[in-house]
Amino acid sequence: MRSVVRDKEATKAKLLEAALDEFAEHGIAGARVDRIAAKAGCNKAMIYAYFGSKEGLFDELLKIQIDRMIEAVPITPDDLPNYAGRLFDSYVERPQVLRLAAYHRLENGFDAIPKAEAEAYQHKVEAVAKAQMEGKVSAAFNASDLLDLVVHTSILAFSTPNATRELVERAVRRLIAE
Amino acid sequence: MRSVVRDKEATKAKLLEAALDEFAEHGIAGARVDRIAAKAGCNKAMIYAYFGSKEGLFDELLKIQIDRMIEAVPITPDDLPNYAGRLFDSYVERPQVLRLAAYHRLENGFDAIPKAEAEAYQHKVEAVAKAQMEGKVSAAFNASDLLDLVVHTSILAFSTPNATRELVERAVRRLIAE
DNA sequence: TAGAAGCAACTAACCAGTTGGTTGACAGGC
DNA sequence: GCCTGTCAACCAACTGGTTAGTTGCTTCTA
Repeated sequence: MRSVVRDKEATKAKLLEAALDEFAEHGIAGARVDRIAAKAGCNKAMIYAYFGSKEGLFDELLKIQIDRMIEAVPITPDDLPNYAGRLFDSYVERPQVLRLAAYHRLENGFDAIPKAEAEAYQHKVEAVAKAQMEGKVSAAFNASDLLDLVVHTSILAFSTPNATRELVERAVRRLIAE
Repeated sequence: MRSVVRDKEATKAKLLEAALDEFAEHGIAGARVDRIAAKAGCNKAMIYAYFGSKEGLFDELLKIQIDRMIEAVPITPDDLPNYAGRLFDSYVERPQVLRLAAYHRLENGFDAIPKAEAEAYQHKVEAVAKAQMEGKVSAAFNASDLLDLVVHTSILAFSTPNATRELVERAVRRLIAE
């Protein structure tokens, strides 16, 4: 039988949910473990029991969120404008993930990219390269450059409050025009 | 007149230089006023005498850096690929400015954009619109959308370590292709 | 010599991380 | 059904180091 009051997995989930809001709003350095514990409705010591440290909590949180996004927004190499559009929508729907990743990038650089993300990236480059060889997508850029440009375009909302999905899709359509 | 040791402006300049490195590396929340003072070779109290607070120091620093960049990289509405390329180079040459702006955006959102930046943006939109009316640049996007896309493309190095000036210029060329 | 520039030392608050102990769930003996 | 030993889950209170910001005094220069 499953306990209701004392449930390790439920407590971890509550901490991760609270941490998502806190880290997305204040960054890693600006986040406060006391606020995370209070929002999760449990004691600060639980963070150290389950995640080791503030950084440990952030790392596990980022990994989970990135895995979720990779799964939720699969690449469609023969329809890159749509892929960029779906990425854009997912950032609008869950702005915390983009902010989490941005803070992580700023504070850790490109060297600390999570393994799952690097693997997914490699897989996507190969998918784009395959589509290019099959003539399904422009070969004006090599596969990794093209993927970088498409993904970068999808985070247009990071640069301007006037970004829309439509604008992102039109931009990508021009990138891959023959 | 020829004061060397006790020079208010020189002390402010040293503090601003030290603050640039510190804020760019650690962000606003992660920056430490003690480190800034130590690096500037003066006492922490000087920060409060000349800038009021840690945030006051950051705000003045950001304003100066943005003004400098606006002046150093003027827009050329009839050669947007080159404009994006020069922006890209300036970010590579002085990576701190981009990091400063990124941290500021993450922590303050779009509402806290410095006045000088907003004015320069408006001026650039008008310059692009004029070039479009004169037929010197594609009217496929409206002026502000186009400017947003060009500027966003120029910060490609924020998304990928593989960004080059050449790639940025080629991408912008495609955005404005007829 | 007045006033501006500069600083060592201080303060009060803050914050990540720890500790020592409590509570609740449950297995198994009776 | 009830007692009880065990252990995982949990937390209030604490610790020690850190941090932004202040003050009162000294030093330099016009």
